[in-house]
Amino acid sequence: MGMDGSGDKKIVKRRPADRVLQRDPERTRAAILEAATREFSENGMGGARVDAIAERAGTNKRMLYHYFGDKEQLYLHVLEEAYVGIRTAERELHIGDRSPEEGIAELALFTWRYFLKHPEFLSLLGTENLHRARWLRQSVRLKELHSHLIVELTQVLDRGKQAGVFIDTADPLNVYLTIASLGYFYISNQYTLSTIFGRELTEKTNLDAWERHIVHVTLASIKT
Amino acid sequence: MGMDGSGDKKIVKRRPADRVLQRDPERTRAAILEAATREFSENGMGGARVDAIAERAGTNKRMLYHYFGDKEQLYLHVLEEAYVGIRTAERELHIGDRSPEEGIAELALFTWRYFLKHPEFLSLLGTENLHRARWLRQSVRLKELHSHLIVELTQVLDRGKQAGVFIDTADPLNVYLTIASLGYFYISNQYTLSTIFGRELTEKTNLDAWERHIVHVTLASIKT
DNA sequence: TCATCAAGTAACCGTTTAGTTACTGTCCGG
DNA sequence: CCGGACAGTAACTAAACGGTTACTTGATGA
Repeated sequence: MGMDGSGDKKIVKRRPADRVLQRDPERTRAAILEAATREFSENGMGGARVDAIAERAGTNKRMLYHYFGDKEQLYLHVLEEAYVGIRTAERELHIGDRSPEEGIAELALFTWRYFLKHPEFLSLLGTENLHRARWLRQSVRLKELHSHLIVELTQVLDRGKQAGVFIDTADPLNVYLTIASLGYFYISNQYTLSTIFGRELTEKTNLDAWERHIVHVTLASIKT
Repeated sequence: MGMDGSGDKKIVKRRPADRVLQRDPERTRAAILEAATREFSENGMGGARVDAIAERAGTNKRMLYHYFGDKEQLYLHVLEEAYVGIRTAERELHIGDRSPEEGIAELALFTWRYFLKHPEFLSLLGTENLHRARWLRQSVRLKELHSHLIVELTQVLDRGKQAGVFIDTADPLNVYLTIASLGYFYISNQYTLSTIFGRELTEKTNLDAWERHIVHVTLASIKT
C-alpha cells in the first residue's frame, strides 16, 4: 500500500509543531498500548480505528506503526497484555493455603471481582473468539502462562478429594470453566439481558446476589 | 453521504445483464437476510461488509438498501430474527408438563443444544453487547417476546417449592442465567479456551460431559 | 398491446481507512 | 561542537467502504 516510488512529489512547507515534544519512548509506547486497549475493547477489531488510537494516546499514527508494526500486531500485544494481567493477579492468590473449600471459594470470588473490575478484558476475549482465536494462536508468549492455574487447581481438588469433601469426578478445568462461565456471561451480556428481561443487573444488590450465587453453585457442583 | 445532486453526470452505456433475473422479491429478501446473518455473525458489526452480504446473497447492494434501508437496519433485522428463533422454539417446550425437576432439566438441555446448533446466535449476542445493546434497545418488536419464558419458569419453580424439592430462594431469572451462562461461555469462548488450556472442547466426549454438567449444576443450585 | 411499476443491474460518488513518506526537533558520544 | 541516530509531526496515497444514481428487464391488468 502507499507510494510506488515514482518521482515528482509535491514538496509542502510544514509549520513548526504546536505541541511540545515528549521525547519519552517508554511513555509513548505505554500510552499507545493503553489507548489501543480501550479502542479495541470498545469497538472490536473491525470497528477499532488506528487514527482514534493515536489520538487517544496523544500521539500520531507514525509512532504507532513505529512501535508495533501494524494494527494486527498492536491488537495481539493488547490481548497478550490482558492475559498477563489476570494470570499474574491470579498467581498471587495462593488458593492452596487454606482448606480446599475455602480455596475454591477464593478463586471464584477473585475471578468474579476481576471480571467486574476489568470488563475490557472480557470484551477482548469476545473479539478474539469472534475471530476464532486467529491472533492468540499465533502468540508465542502465551504457552506457559496458563498451566500454573490448572496445576494449582488440581492440587486443591486432590486435597479435597482425599479429605472426602469433594467428589472424585471433579475436574479442574470444568471447575474453572464453571466459575468463568457464570462471571463472564453475567457481565459481558449485561446490556442485552437488562434490555430483554427488564432487570438492572448492575445494581449493587443484584451484583452481590450473583457473587454469592457463583460461590454457592461452584461448591455445590463438586461437594460430596 | 453520496451525491449532492449537481448536474452533468457521465452517461455510460451498460451491457445487458449476464445473470438470469430472479424476479422473486420474497426469495431475494430471505437470501439477503441469511447472508447478512452469516456475515454479521462472522465479522461483527464493524467487520461486516455490505458488498460481501450482497455477493453472498447472490444479488447486489441496490436490493439490500431497497429492502432494508441501510446496514444498521439490516443488522437489527438479523438480530430480531435470531431472538424470535430461539424464543419460538422455547415456547414449544412446555416445561410445565412434567415434574418440576424434569422441567428445569429439559430447559437446560434445550438451551444447551440450541446454542450448540446456532453458534451464529451467540455471536450476534456478543456483537450486540460489545455495542451495549445499542440496536436492541431501539427494537419495537422485542418487548413482549421474552416475558413468556420468565412466566413459565416462575410457575415451574413455584410448583417445585410447594412440593418441597426446590429451595424457597430460587429465582427464575437467576436459574435461566445459570443455564445460559454455562452454555454460552463454553461455546462462544471455545477458541481461546482450547488454545490456552490445550483441550479440544468440541470433542464429543467433552460436549456430552458438559451437557450433563449443566443439568447437574443447575439442579444442584436450587434443590433442597 | 402497451403503459406502468416493481425488481434488478452495475457504474459511480464522497468519505474513510490503514499505512507511508518527507521532513523537523532533540539528544549524545566522539 | 558536530553528525548520526532516533523521537516525533503532518501531509499524503491507494484502496476499500457505505450508500446513490442512471438505467434495464419482466410481469400485469386495463
